[in-house]
Amino acid sequence: MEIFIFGRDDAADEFDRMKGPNFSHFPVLYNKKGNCIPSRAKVRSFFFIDLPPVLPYNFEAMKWVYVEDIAAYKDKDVEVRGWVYNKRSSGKVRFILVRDGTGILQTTIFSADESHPLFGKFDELTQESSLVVRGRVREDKRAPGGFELTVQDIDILQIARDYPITPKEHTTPFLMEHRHLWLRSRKQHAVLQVRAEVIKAIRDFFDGRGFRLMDTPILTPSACEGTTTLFETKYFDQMAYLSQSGQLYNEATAAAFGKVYCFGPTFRAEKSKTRRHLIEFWMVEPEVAFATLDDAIDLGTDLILFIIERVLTDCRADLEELERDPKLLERITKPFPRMTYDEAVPQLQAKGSLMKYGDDLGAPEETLISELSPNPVCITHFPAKIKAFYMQPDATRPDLALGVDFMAPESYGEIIGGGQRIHDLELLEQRIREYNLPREAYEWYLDLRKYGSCPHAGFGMGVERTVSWMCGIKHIRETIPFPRLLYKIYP
RNA sequence: UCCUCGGUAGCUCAAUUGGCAGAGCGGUUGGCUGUUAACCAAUAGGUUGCAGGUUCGAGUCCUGCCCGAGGAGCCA
Repeated sequence: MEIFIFGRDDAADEFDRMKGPNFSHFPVLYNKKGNCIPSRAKVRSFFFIDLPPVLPYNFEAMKWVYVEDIAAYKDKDVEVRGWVYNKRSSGKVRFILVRDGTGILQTTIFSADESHPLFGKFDELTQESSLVVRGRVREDKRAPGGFELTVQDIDILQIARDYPITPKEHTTPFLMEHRHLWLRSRKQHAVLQVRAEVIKAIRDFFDGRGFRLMDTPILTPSACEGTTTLFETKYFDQMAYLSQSGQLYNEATAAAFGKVYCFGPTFRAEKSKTRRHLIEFWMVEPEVAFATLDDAIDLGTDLILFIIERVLTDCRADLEELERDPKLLERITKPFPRMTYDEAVPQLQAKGSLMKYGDDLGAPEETLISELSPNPVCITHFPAKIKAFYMQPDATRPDLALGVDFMAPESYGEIIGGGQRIHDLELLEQRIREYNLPREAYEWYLDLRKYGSCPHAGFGMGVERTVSWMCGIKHIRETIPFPRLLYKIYP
């Protein structure tokens, strides 16, 4: 071991002048305790040692920064904590791509000395090993993202063995079996970043308009709408069902707070197996007292535009990662085209649909509708028979319900469904009889029509379908961290 | 639940008319002074989803089952 003592601050420059077969181009310096110190830090004296001791992990050594903030630390010495995304080598240069959850940073180790201790660490590292890297942030056009880190020191926290997801191709079933690890990959990361932003936008939209968040129960004593199949569970000595909608409870909270929304998971035990369905999905449901169908359509329109604007401004990099053309979202403007069911059916039949009047719109119809406009299309005034029992009938055509479905562009299907609710007590009682629903379970719901009943409206928006549309993702299962699919509940 | 397609190395896929089980990636070893899913060379790696049948011989043909994918119905 040789000891060099310098009385100046520019010790690293001195090292550069001493370049030779036994020295690295970027000197790695250690203090007397064996801790790494920045090569251009102000030092009064230091050791140079050929093989460094195993370094204690020292969180105080340098400033811990996240990759997304790296540009602010140009020419500074920093610490990055993360995982090995990939590594490459070419002769005397080694590259480690370090992923820290906020981004991926290229780090470089450069030395003429093959026995350089950092090369040994490099060789040891495997994909997804956890590590702490310290070094100097440099601007370099060759680096992805424009910045890279010249490594001065590496602490390996754990070597990952046989990480199943390689940088090459995999099939979706395989990746879904490894969903807990798949989340680390770039595309999945981008989709879930958009999801988080969509959820934030939804909450900001409603909170900013004076809506109150009202959490509705997940365990419910009976079906909300009585249409779809519910998950059953035991509730002590009686049966309970997982919520398929918070809407009925929302009508109660709307009468207490005026404007409300609930936002939570919903559960459908339908044996649906399509790219648009999840068994467990998240839905936001606003409800407004004294509002009509038109008010609900206006609210849904503004909500969609708010989400799009937020995604376009805050998720640019994610859309780019997903190769999503932002123009398809930028061109969305209000008002959205509106069409009644009566108007839609002949048009759809003319375009080749086999549906009959009175049928609900199926997947082929949703695609045909989405071809009508670059905007979402609002279909209203459905036959009451194919809609939920609480739908308010049209004043002049009682066989039609004042409901609305928002059909997203690009065949993303129905992202919003809602409308005006029945506020007349007698009519609601009649509907409950017609739909063979147990009246005793709905006594509280009928109370809302006894004590200060008023017209009111609302809708439900599916978060995952909205995220699919924003991202241009084909299958809804990638828009939630851990999708629950038909018969599949792992991981 | 129904219709269609599929299951071969850790992963992605080949395998002619039924005739020796193959490649790329990943792993390992070596090489390369700026790589962008780096590249080059070498090397290890197999109960062909399971059970049965036909045949001299089955990844390949037949029967049953299991698992997966896409679509339909239902919905957000």
